[in-house]
Amino acid sequence: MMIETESRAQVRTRERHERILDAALDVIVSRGYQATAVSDIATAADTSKGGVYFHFPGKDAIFLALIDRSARLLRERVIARIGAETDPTRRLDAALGALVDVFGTHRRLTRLFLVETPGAGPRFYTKTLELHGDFIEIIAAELDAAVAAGTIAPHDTRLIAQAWFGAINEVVSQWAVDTSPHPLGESLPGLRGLLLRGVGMAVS
Amino acid sequence: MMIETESRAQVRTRERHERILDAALDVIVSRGYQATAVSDIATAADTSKGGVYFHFPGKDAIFLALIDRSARLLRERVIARIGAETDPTRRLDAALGALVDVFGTHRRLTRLFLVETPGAGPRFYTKTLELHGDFIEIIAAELDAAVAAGTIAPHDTRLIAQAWFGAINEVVSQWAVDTSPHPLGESLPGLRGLLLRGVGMAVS
Amino acid sequence: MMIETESRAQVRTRERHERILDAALDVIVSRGYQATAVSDIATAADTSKGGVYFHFPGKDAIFLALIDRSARLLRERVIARIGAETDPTRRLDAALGALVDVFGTHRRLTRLFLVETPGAGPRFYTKTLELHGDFIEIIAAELDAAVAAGTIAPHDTRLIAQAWFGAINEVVSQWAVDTSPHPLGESLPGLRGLLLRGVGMAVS
Amino acid sequence: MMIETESRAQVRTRERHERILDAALDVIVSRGYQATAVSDIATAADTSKGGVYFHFPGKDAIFLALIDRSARLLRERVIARIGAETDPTRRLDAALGALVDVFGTHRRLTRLFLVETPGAGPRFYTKTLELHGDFIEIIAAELDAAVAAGTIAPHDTRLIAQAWFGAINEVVSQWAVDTSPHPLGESLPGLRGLLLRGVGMAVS
DNA sequence: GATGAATGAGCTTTCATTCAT
DNA sequence: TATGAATGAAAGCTCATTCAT
Repeated sequence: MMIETESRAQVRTRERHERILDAALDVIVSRGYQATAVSDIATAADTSKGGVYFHFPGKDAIFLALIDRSARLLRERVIARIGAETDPTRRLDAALGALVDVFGTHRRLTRLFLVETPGAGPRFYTKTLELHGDFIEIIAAELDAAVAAGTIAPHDTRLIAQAWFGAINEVVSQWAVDTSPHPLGESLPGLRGLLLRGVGMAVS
Repeated sequence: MMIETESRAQVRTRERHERILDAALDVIVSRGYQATAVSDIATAADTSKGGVYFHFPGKDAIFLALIDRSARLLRERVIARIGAETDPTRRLDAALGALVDVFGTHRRLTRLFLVETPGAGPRFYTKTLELHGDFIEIIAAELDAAVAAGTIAPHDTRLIAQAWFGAINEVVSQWAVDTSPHPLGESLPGLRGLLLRGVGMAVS
Repeated sequence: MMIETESRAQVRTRERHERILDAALDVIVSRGYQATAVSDIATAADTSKGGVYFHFPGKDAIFLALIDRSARLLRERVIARIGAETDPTRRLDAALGALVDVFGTHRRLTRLFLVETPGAGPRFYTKTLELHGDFIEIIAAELDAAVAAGTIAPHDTRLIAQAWFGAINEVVSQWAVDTSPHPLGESLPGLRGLLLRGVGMAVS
Repeated sequence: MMIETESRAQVRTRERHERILDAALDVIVSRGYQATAVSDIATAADTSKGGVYFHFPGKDAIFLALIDRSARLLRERVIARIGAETDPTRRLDAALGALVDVFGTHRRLTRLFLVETPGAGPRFYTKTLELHGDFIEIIAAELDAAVAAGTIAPHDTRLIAQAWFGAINEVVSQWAVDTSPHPLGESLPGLRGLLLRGVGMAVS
């Protein structure tokens, strides 16, 4: 039953790992991926270049690990929010609100994978597609459920989900990049009206 | 009456200028901005590094000139398409179709400024906002006209335009990045239904 | 008897030649030789790079012509001043005053060949020796005359002339480089006392 | 009691630092500052460009560190020689001899800062003034002491020191640049006579 | 495990020089 | 004669990565 224990050393290793990713998030979000040197990350993580390379095979790997960790966190938050509802209609609505909300409350993570990732170069195109794809899947699943429940008419739910995600993405990205922004929440009602009505749901 | 003439030399200079931008488009679209060296552009333009630097003050300037030229072209095409209609309702519909269509028929330009520009680094964030802003303005103007004509109910047209653009952007970008894509046109009806219904228009 | 006439074209050529040297003096004195580009000279001379290369075979040649012209001018001024005296003792004194005076009233030329020339690189070492040598010869000649006239005791006049020139050079150079300098003339009495007494002359 | 120890690594770092400066001295003295590339220094130091840049922030910094080190060494030697005497008159005489001697026995260092530094460009003018100023101060201090002791009459000692330094500088520089020179020591008696007599001291 | 010195390929940019017009 | 577009050889500098300690 010692399954979940970790040795002292393992704990330290994992902590170092996390500390490096935290540092990488900081500097990459403020400078951009290309402009960030590995030594910047090392300094910010209070370690050395060699230390970074002990934990990660290279700069790309740090970035990939970082966006995976970030995407996972965002995804979990969104899924948790949706899971609180059971009725398909409300779940669909909740999904929309959850996305806007979660992105809005995690500005740096949002910027990381809505802005930095696509811009980090063609090497990461596939990753970008995957990341977006995950969220699109979440939306599509709710749309499918709503269709199955008869709440909305049949659609090409994959395409609709893509469009939803894109609409949210643009609004959120501009907000994330903008320097003097109003709260993102203000945009939710307008978006909600557009996207729900767009699939034929009545909007209160 | 010699107003519009150019000397032989001026013509050659302008041609070289264009040739460099054409070459830059080629290599930047296929490799990404950061991974593109000035010498790559020079080689592709069949000139030398020094030649490139004679025409442009630096790498950034090439990129900016390139995205300006590309954005202008796309914008003109879209505006021309919309201008063919006079009825506000049809213009709004036309705008949507025009965007999808123009982006779909200029894949490289689309990729350049929907994918490369945001990813070229924080230095270009402002430019990205501007570029997107231009197209959002176009959409917003048509939405405003439709509201004024009573075709659709009043909305926060700036936000709606942003969302429209984002929806189109995502669908188009995935298509632009995807390696084995179906024609983009197939996505239009679905998008059209979503976005027009979203603002309260009946969709045939 | 048409020996001294010049065709219109020759006049223009010579004027252009001079104009380029004037421009070169301007920019080299303010930026330094290495930091001066040929195109800087061309611009300052209100011509083109090709124009400059028509008149001079290369950048080095411009610099050499410039320091030759400058040195000649300074030398002529000094010689003229000395020539006004006939008594060997007064000539020696006049030489000293002339050097300080001429350098002091031609600050840019002075800087050019007391500061820029030695620093323009080993390529110009020989030239520097020559330039200094010319002035040292002038001094040595007057010293020799004074020795011959019995005004001063025999010395290694070449060495003394070198030292005189060096003393003047240092004082003048510091003055030429210094940003907020007193008039150079203030230094003359002190220098005069040192150098004349140094060769055994009584100083009033 | 471990105050003065250095770790093995620190020693190695300092040695590398010195090795780079040694190499820089070699190549700069033979080629001139501008004509020396960082990679030349790297090669001469048996390391790589990156290695050089690890120890110094840039080319200018190498040069500045080098002339500082060189000037310090020359200064120390001169001060040591003067310090061996106590009588003001003999100290003044010793200062003169020390300068000629030290410069004469460190030809490369002498060339570095009497010839290369002024010529390295306007960026280094201030440094040149400083370097010369240090030696001028040393001379001026001895002159002041001699004045205070009544050995010589009052003078503008700063100016006299400048002139002394200039005289020595010129003689030494010509010797340093000249390709087939006689020993510098031969020039000392002549200089000594000129400069000491110049301030009113009897010369044996 | 961690450090940081070292490597070296590669980048952007500059500029003396040439030459077709 | 004059122009300025073009060339191409450097140059200074950066940085991902390696590795002896």
